Amino acid sequence: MGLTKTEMFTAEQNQLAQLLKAMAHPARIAILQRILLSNTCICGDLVDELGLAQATISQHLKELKNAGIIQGNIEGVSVCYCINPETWVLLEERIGGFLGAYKAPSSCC
Amino acid sequence: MGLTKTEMFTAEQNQLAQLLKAMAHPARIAILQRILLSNTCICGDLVDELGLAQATISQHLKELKNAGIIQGNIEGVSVCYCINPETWVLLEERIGGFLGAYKAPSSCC
DNA sequence: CCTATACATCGTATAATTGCAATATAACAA
DNA sequence: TTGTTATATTGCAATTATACGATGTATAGG
Repeated sequence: MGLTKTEMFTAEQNQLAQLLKAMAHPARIAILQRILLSNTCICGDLVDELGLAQATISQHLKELKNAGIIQGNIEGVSVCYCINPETWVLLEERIGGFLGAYKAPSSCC
Repeated sequence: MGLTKTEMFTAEQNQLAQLLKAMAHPARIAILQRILLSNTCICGDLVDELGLAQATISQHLKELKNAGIIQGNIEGVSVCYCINPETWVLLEERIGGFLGAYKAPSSCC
C-alpha cells in the first residue's frame, strides 16, 4: 500500500529507518558531502553545483531539515545550511551500534 | 517523476544511496537485527517473529538480497539467510567515511 | 515603489514503494 | 502420486517519492 506499518516496530527501528531514508538519495548525499566539505554553513551554491533544478534542491534540503540532519539559517537574502550536530552524533551512535553488532561467524551455511 | 537522476552523481554516491535505501525501512532493519542477533544463518522464523505477511517478508528479504547485504542458502525445504560479509565491510567503510567527515565547526551561523 | 535575487511552495506527471491475497514452485514425506 | 511445508512470484490498490515549471514570498538595492 506504500504505507509502512510503523506501529509494528520499535521507536528506535523507526527512527533509524527515517534517518537512513533521509540520506538514501544520491542528491542528498551530495548535498551533505558539500556541507561537510566546507565545514561550515553553505549558502545557495548548491543549485549551481548539482545539476538539478532549484525547486528540486529546495525539496531535498527540506527533507534533510525535516529529518533534523541539517538546519538552515536565514542570512540576508539567502539561506545558510549546516549540519545539526546533535542529530549527527545520534546518527553515528545508532548506525555504529547497528553495523557494529556484526561479528563474523566462525561457521555459516 | 519518481525517477532518480543517477547519471548526475558519482558511482560512490549512487552506491551508498542504494545501500542506505535498502536498509531504510523498519522491517528490513528488524530483519537485519534478527540475523545479527543469532550471528549465523536464520531460517524462516522471521515470518513468525515480525507481524507482517509472508509475502511481505519475502519481498523485504529480496530487496536486502538485491542490495547484496544478505545472502540466502537453500537448506532443504527452507532457506537460510545471513549477512554478506563483503558488503557489510564495504558498508561500514562507506558510512564511516561519510559520517566521519564531520568536524564540529568552531563557528557557525 | 519597482526590480532583482534567493528560496520556498504548489501543482502535476511519472515512477517507485509497501503490503497482501492468491497463486506458483520446490523439496520432502507418506 | 498426493499432500504438506516453506518460499517465491504475481497482480493489485494505496501511498509516497522524484523532478520540474510556475508561482509565491521575503529581503535588499535602486
